Amino acid sequence: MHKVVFTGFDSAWGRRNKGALCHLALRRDGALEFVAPPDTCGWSDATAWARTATYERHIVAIDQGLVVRDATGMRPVERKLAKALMKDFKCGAHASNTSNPCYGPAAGIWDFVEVLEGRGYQQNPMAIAERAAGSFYFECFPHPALLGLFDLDGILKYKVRHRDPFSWQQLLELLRSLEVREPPLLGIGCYAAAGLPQTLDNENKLDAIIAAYVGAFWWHHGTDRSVSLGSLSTGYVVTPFSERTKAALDSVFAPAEMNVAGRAASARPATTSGAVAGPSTTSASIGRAPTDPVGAAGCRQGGEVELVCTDPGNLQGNVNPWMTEFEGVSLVLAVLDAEGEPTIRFVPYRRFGAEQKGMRICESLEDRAEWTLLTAGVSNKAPRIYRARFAYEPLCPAASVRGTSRWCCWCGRSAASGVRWWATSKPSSNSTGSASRS
DNA sequence: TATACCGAGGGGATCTCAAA
DNA sequence: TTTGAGATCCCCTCGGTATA
Repeated sequence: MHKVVFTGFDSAWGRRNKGALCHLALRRDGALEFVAPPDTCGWSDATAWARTATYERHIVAIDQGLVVRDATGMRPVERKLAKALMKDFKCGAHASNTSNPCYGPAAGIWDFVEVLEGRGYQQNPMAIAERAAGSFYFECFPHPALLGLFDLDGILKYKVRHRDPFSWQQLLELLRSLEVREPPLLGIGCYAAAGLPQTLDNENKLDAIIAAYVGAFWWHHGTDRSVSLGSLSTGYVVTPFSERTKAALDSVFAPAEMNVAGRAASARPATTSGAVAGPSTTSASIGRAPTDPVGAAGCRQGGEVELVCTDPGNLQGNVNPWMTEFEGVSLVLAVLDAEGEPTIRFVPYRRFGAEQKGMRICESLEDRAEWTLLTAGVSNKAPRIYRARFAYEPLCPAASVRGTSRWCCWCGRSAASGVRWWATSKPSSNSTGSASRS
């Protein structure tokens, strides 16, 4: 068991993108070592990890705002950080507000924070600087951290989207220099090797390493080399500083806005749709209509909706906001204003269905033929709109046993589940058969 | 004073390509 | 042939700064 473990989490903010986790352990000789290679992860992976982490003393540094209260605009700490560092260092901060889905009621960050809180982790940045006993988490930003750690003249444009290979190599070189800094980070040469490809995946992993090191740096040097800026009630950021960045920060932040002791309280914003906020709130449950019935056999019927078709192979939630579930169920549509009122089944993507908010047409030849007919010539720029009714059904057990979302048949659950409104347009002899639609 | 550009980050559309 | 992951491009928000 390691004495202290520092975890960096580059959350990638949204539900769609993947982030990365990195764990560094403090050795008896004061050096840091990697517990495991930095790893790509989504929100569900990160939250699952948070549920099972078993370190005696644990510091989690998160590259995302954790205290976000306002519906619009920047938080005070972001505005002041940009004011202090933009002019000389070209370093700004992304506006965090609850209008952004990254901080909305269904945002993954709240699930993650609620799991940490539930396991006794405290959001108390100064307790880390004072090396208090217990486990803690806090918010950090990589760009101001790099300015402070390496006394840079300006931010490094190492992000993949900048396509700046020079800055990327510069970052790798700086990170490798951590091997001889205080505290030394052993083994960094393996994960920041010269020539490491500049990809989004590697970028996330490096951000996670930076966040983990910021946590270790905060714990090791305390307020001598890092500072907690802002307010525990409106938002704060912990960042290492150089002499130059400290002078710039001092010119904007009042002494009362630095190193404020106490616990910050993250709060999931209330949803307007009546969903209950809390640890069990998931992306699938958010936005479900209050009157949406759930059948005794697991089938859930929806009402009449506008069906927007943009793709001959898939159905997209971004243009069909009534779609709320993308995993673990199939979606059955009855197209009311198409000839013969055809019914069509959609099944989840094998991966990333929730992130992409989409489902694909099932493998039944009949469903494919009907969907192809309905969507002939459509595209995102030329969508076609129908009236339809929908229902969610549990996936066929045979399909789930195989661990895929491959829809194999009408398995009989349909008739038992009470979804009968399409029965007239499907041959009844096939509706309970197992192979006739495969 | 108005405009353009900077930084942070996001998402959607489109394309390519490997795998099934 | 189809699927879906990944890359790329473009445009979005928001506040600060430089320049015309």
